[in-house]
Amino acid sequence: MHPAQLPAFLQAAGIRPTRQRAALAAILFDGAPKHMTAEQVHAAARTRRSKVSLATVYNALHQFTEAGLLREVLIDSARVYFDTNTDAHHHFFDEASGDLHDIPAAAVKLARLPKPLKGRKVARVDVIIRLC
Amino acid sequence: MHPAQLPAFLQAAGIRPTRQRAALAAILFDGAPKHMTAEQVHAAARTRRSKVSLATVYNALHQFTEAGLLREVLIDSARVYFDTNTDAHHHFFDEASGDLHDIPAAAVKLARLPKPLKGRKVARVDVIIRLC
DNA sequence: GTGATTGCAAATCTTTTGCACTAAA
DNA sequence: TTTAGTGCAAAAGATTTGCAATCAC
Repeated sequence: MHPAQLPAFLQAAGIRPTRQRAALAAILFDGAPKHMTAEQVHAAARTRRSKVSLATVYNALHQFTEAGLLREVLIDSARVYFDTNTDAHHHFFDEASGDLHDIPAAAVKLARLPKPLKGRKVARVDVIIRLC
Repeated sequence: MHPAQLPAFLQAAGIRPTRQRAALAAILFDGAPKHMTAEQVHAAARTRRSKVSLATVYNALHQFTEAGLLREVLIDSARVYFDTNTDAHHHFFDEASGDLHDIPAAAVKLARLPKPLKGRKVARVDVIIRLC
């Protein structure tokens, strides 16, 4: 996305477009899908000489997630990945390299999913294929 | 499993059956499938008046996992669950209560799984159905 | 005995929080 | 203005580590 569009993009998501949030959005929503940790986003901001504190990175990532702009992916106990692809899809995780790759939802077919317990709705289904 | 069988059980898995490991195995492998965190195992040991340090709990859980007696399940970024069910199966995670429930592998049908990248083998497939 | 295991406390790492300061509307 | 957002440093949790003491074989 063009940097100039970011403030409007954030505003449309109900997020006040501050300088820091626009800088982080520019890193995350440049068009290429990404899976980044908070630390990686922070490092990327530093590389671009965007002054944003780590606490603000965490705040922003959670706000973006809550607004549906990002999605958390839990692969590794050590850290949370934030995925810019919020469509239903799944993941390959390469244990050797630590790389995460998207699998389009259509590539996986879930048949005979059991019914959730009474009163509960399925929020999301995650499929993680671990490779070694 | 009967407590008296635990030493042999551990030994069969290539693990030296120390007092602490037998005490932890008694908590974990009592027959009922469980999903426990290190802290929960530690608390259970304390309740039974088995003196085991938290560091030893972590050591033992990882050794049991490496030996194939347990399986790690990542659901929540805050902690790792150790599952006594090492057969292929999946999980319901109730976000409201934090409860984790097993789904037998047969209840989920994965069709059209994409081929892993060249040279890589599928180590394991995790399906997590998050309920709200 | 001898090497593996344990306990403890300190260290590490990720993430959160409290609060004074600053910026957006 | 007035409220939301930010930065910093400290706190919180989970997990790991270093090392001397202890245990299994």
